[in-house]
Amino acid sequence: MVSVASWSLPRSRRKQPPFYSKSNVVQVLEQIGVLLELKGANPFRVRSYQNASRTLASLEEDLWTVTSENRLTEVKGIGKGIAGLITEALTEGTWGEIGNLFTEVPQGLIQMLAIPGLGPKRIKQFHDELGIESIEQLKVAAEDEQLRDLDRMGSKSEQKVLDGIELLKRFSGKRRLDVGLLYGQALEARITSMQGVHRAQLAGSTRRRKELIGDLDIVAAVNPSDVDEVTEQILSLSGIADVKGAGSSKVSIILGTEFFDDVTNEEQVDGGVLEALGGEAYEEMASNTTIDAQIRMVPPHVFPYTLAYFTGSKEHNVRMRQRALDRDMRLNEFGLFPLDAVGDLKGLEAAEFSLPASEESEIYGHLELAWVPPELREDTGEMEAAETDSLPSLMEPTDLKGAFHNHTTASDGTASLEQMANAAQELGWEFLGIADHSQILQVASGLAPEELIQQGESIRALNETWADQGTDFRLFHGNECDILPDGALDYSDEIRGTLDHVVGSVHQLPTWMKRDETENTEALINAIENPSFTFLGHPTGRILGGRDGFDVDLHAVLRRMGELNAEGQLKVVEINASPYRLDLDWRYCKFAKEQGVPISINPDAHSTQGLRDVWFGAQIARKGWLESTDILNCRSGADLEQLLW
DNA sequence: GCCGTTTTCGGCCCGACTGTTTTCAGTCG
Repeated sequence: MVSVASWSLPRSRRKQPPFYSKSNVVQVLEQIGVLLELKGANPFRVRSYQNASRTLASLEEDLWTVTSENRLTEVKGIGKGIAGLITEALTEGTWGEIGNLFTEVPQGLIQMLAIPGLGPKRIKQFHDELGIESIEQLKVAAEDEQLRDLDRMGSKSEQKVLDGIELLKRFSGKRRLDVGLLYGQALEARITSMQGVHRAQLAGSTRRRKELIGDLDIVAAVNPSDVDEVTEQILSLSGIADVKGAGSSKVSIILGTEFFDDVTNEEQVDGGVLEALGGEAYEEMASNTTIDAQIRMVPPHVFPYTLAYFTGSKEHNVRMRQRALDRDMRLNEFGLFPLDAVGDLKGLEAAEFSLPASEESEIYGHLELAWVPPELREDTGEMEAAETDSLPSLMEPTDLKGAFHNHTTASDGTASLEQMANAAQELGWEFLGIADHSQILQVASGLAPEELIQQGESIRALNETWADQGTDFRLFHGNECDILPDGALDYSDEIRGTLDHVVGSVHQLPTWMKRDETENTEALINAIENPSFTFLGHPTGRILGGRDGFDVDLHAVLRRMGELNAEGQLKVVEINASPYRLDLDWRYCKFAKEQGVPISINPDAHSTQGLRDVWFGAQIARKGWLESTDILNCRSGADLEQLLW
């Protein structure tokens, strides 16, 4: 994702090679792509930089190793040119000729890209012909009616620019998955119940369970003769803040918070989401949110193709299309067509020549692939797995039997030990891990050593009671121990030794944000190697839509954790299930699993309601290819007693 | 800029919608 704040080349914090980290390089390549677009470069050249950035981001090997061994061009998507650039950056600390782009292209042009409806071509046109370099100047020019005289511009386009600027102020950036699901599932339910709609389903990044969503895509099966009527019903939904467009196959709207004024409850929205969200999300939404939604209408027999197409991802679709082409077929949102049968027919007119499909699985079947769960459609190996029928059997939220990282009133939670334990039992769980904050975190009322000891005694007493009653439930006494900047853990070894588990977490973010990747990675590995350390809590400290996490080589960290597990120690990485965090990122889950690192889905609950956040963690675990056997908290309470007591 | 059992040039996924045009360019997904 490209951030729009302000762009400059990263400054190296090092005195010797490698001068930059992988995340530096990933970001620079991505930004070069955008800058080239704004200069009007060949679009395929632009894409090369973006592809290279993306491939590099998921490169598991150490970038500096690959670079110094001259193996960069072996990476698919990196050729002589970009390999040369990366090599120069890492060994010399400079970014060659192309680095000049960062000073040549005015920052304002980059910010204009965020205006809906404006792309690089128009922005370049405004800049070249009117000298416009900022959103403010663009606004003035539009108000002065200067834009309408440009080539292929007119008064409507000019107004669209003004609307776009206004929209940008109101609607900035991406929404979290929880918000997207709440709106998306409610919209899906309302459209499904409309007259003339055979079926409707939420597609897009929400269906793929991305942690952040741009807008909502709904695909609806509607007979052509009913399209006008359905369009009318959609446009008369309450809570529509604006209508962006309405054609014969697509309606584009902006939903405001009023959309929820008459969504009364569960029947409209997936119970899992609603339960997981509780009241807080509603409160937050009331204050800020709008969200774009597109509804695509297609005849019922085309529906599965359109659903698959608009579920994406773009990268997954490209692979699917290529696979069709390899079999002399064309795949698009209307069907799968043998090239010789369909001729020059386009769009819906070609649909009758399509191979039939009543469900998505048949499309994959036509291409000799197993059906790929939407969460996995990111072109991160799912095509190869679908080809060999080796897709994972993904875990389900209901597989969870407890969670390890939860707070009580002893630190900054709102529920007592007993209340949290009751809530866990009501969820049908067999255990609950308590991990209040450690003493150094005074802002969150971290526990003094004697308070921690006392908490342990209370927990043991409760456990005895349940054991006496024959209740299959127990509390594990842990602590969310601060990882200090040098990798030391809060409390003494002796105090930590009394605990069932230690969740090591970084909270002093400013210090870690200031340092480079190498230092942070070393400190984190230091902490993990501490014998009392068991869980790595929210590994990067990111807040979705709020702040990025600190730079760290998570592949290296997970590799080290894998080694320690191989030696018989228990080192677990957390998927922090709060929809504000979802950290560990799903992109690292498969790697963690391959390294033999157990994963724990932890709600980081600060209330009884917060326990339900595990639902979101489970979505991310699924997206990360995880099966229930990969998840520590899918094991039974009795098993875990053996492991932790 | 990358890639190659159609390899060193000529492709690179593809269609809808909008607003500008009178056949198409730009944007989006």
